[in-house]
Amino acid sequence: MAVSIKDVAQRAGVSVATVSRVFGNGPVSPELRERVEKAIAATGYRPNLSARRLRSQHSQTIGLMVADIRSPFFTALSRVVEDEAYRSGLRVILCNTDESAEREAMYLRLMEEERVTGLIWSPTRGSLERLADEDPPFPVVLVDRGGPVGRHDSVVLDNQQATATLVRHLHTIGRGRIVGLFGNTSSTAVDRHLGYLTATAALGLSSEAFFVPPNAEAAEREIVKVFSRPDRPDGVIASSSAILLGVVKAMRRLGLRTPDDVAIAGFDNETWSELVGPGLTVIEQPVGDIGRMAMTLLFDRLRAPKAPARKVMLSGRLIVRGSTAPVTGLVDEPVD
Amino acid sequence: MAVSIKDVAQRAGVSVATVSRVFGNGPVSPELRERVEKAIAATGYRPNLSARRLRSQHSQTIGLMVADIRSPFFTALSRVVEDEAYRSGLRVILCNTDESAEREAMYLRLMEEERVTGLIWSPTRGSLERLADEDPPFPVVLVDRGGPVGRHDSVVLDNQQATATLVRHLHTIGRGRIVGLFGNTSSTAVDRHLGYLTATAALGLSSEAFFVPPNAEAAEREIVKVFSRPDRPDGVIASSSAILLGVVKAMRRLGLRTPDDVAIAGFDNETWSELVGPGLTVIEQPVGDIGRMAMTLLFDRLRAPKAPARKVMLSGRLIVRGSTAPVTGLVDEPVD
DNA sequence: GAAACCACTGAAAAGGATTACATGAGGCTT
DNA sequence: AAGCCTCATGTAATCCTTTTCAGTGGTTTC
Repeated sequence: MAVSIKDVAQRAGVSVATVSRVFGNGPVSPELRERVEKAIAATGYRPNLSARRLRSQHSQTIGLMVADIRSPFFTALSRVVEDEAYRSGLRVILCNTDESAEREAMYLRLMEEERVTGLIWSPTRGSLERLADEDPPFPVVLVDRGGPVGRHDSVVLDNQQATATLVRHLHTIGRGRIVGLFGNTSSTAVDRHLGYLTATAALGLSSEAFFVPPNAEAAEREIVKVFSRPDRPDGVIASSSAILLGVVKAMRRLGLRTPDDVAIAGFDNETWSELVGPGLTVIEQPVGDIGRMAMTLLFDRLRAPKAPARKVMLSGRLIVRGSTAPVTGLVDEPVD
Repeated sequence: MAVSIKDVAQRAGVSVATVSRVFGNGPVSPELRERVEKAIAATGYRPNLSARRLRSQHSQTIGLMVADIRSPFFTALSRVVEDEAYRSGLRVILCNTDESAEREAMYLRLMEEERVTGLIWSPTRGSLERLADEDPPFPVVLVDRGGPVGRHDSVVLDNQQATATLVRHLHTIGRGRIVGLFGNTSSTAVDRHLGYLTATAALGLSSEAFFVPPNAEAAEREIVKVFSRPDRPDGVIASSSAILLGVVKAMRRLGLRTPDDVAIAGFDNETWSELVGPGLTVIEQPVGDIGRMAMTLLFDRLRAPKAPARKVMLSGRLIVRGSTAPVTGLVDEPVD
């Protein structure tokens, strides 16, 4: 049996309440405090967090639920969230849903059993809709995937704006037939699609959008199919880094040169983005800010449960690289 | 106040013990079981995991402690470990140490307070040595960084063998001045360095090794320095994917062509490895197997606490790509 | 027909902390 | 000197389960 607070109390010649107060910064005389601390050191006592949580009715735990931690955006997000959480004395329970509504439901139940104080969640489209009907018994902050309105706090990239920026950039370097390739599971892709449609329409460009499973292989297949048709597009916008990688692979396979034959651009700046092909033009997400803002929203919510929901939109940053370099001699507009 | 087992019992007209048995698959008559299940559904009861853990003295939780979840190897590892854990009804506590011994110690204390049933840990070199002196009060499985002997179970790549394979491969394509670039924090790098020394010696090659902080920037700086000297090496081996990226960046900056001027190779196969430059030659680690084996070792250990420690070594797979293609006209040995 | 056994069930203890409440000792005010 | 705070401390209740133990009623065994 491990050493409990009783053993420490006995050894220090005080009551268990006093030992507890030493941990909780309650009022304890310097003399007793020292005796207790000595006893703790001597016994190697470690407070039992389960007991503490049970009694104090405070789990000191939050949930983080994403599609797949291996997706670079979520990797970075989780790192930020964990850092912030530990700094505030909170534990994090990480869940990978693989975009499955069933697993989301299962993990939601788990969160309830853990009595989490809050959840940071990037839900699938289905769950996002269902979330409008019934609330979990803890505050939820949506992240990355915000949905239309908001009974819940959310923090997302300004996806429409960001995608429009990409479209306008491709137009600037003289591309007129720009196709969009979007993931078929997230609401993010819906917003990005909308931005794509709006921007192409505003510029008087044709538009053609494809929705694929959000992985490189599916994207590659789709692009190979699209570019095997007689009149090829001259630009591609990809709605995630995985999809963008698939596009690059497809270009290699088809023997098309970037940016000469096709200019390509997408989302998420990774360590390798500048080293793939001629360098990839991307929208960089402020993932650090997104994660910290999510935590801030959660803390605010805990303080004011009834306050109206807030939706925070952050803007991305366009990083221009070789994959959208202007083709010399073909373009005479100035590049901004 | 949330609904407790008492409320369910009351509503179903049974004792709390019976409700508990419904969850624990104890002996309950079909009739009562149904009444209890109805009451659970009606009340929306969720068992309180803190209370359960306190009473049953079983945390159903394991720890996973790595340097940085953003490092691709650890990202993949964490995904495997989480999957395996949830499949067995275990929670995972993830900790990022940033290679700091101080944070390792802090998180070890946290693990004790959580009463984890075990820890999967990729320790810094310092902690690895200290681990020889005193044991945490739970089983530890070392992963990726195994250390020399073993009071603890461990599962690692055969790093010496893998690095030797890289050296021999570079030699096969006609490279004779191969430098090695290794991280300066992990024991992994030590093993890889040893493999590098052994293999170059066996082939009668000169050797020159550098130890750098395990990030792309530091690696880039070091390589730029080394390659600015009069007689350039013609091959580089990097001991991690981050370092390898730094090498690629350095080559760009120096205007050196790969593989013509310098052949480069390293560790860890990522989604983007084939798309960076001419494609990167790497040793692929069986990260899925490593993670699953770590869990297996942990479960075995829980069953047999006194059994002798096991050290499992898995072998990597060489993936040859453009960064080590033979230079035409310069080499006449056959490529294997 | 008594004994042994079985399958269920409930009452109550236990697990390890926090915390409401009671107590007692000093120090102040009046 | 009585009354009243304040501060430090201890006692005991409480958080919500699981689990032990002791039935209960019914069936099988000898």
